[in-house]
Amino acid sequence: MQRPEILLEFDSHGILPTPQRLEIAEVLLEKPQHLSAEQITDRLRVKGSRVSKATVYNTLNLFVENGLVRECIVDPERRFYDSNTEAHHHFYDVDTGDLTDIPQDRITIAELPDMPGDRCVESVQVLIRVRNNAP
Amino acid sequence: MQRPEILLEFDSHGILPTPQRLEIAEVLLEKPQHLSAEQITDRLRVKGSRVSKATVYNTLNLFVENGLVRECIVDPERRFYDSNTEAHHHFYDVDTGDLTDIPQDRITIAELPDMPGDRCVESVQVLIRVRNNAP
DNA sequence: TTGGGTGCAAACTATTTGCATTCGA
DNA sequence: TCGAATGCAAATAGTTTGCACCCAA
Repeated sequence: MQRPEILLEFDSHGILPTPQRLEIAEVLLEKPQHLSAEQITDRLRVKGSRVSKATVYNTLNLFVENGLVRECIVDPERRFYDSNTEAHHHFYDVDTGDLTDIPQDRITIAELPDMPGDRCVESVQVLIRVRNNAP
Repeated sequence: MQRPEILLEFDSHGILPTPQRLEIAEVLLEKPQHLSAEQITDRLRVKGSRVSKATVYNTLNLFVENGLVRECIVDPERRFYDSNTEAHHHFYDVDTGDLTDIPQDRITIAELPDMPGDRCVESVQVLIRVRNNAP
């Protein structure tokens, strides 16, 4: 994703553009991917920009709150941020830590139980943990 | 679950019984439920037993490694330990933090994509996040 | 000038680890 | 007695927070 498109995204999600926010978004929104805060910080360092760690965290939280990216809870060690905001599912390779998208239409959930009370469904996520056959 | 049954469970999972392990198992395996390490520690304290925090963590890891309980990754803040080891899915109430079981047969996954390479499926978990209709 | 945004360091939380002590066969 | 289990405290890792500084409208 290029800078002008990112500015439009920011605008439509009510995010004020700042140089740091743009740099973080450029890294994460470049393509559909799943990155941790640390991976994003590392890529920023490689690109020569030195955004502070706190700003990376604060910015990612801001992006999540405003629906620009999604948080993936898959590993208790760290949070992943998913640049793909369309509904979809994941393969999680427990050996390598790789997280791979599964398009939503590849999995059909035949029957969904009703929720008691006044609850409503926020999201349905299917996580398929995979590992090596012969470790 | 009562002490004699727990001893059988320990035996069938290759876990050596010790007083602390039995106390932790009594709390967690009492019924199908999802508890964090902290909740378990609190309940032990209430019961008057003072197992150290490190032992609670070490013991829970041992239980997971030996397949006696299951780890639920649902919340980045803490791990939940699930005394129900049958395949099943979960509702997660994002407002209250409540985790509720969904029997496996209530959800049917029509089609499962193949995994590339020599990967094999370790588990398939469906997590349905729910929240209040009128916050 | 004024309210965000940023950066740094310190704080915090959940979990793990090192090591001396203790328990149980 | 000897190896395994335990407990404590310190270490660690990821994340958040407090506060001074800075910038743009």
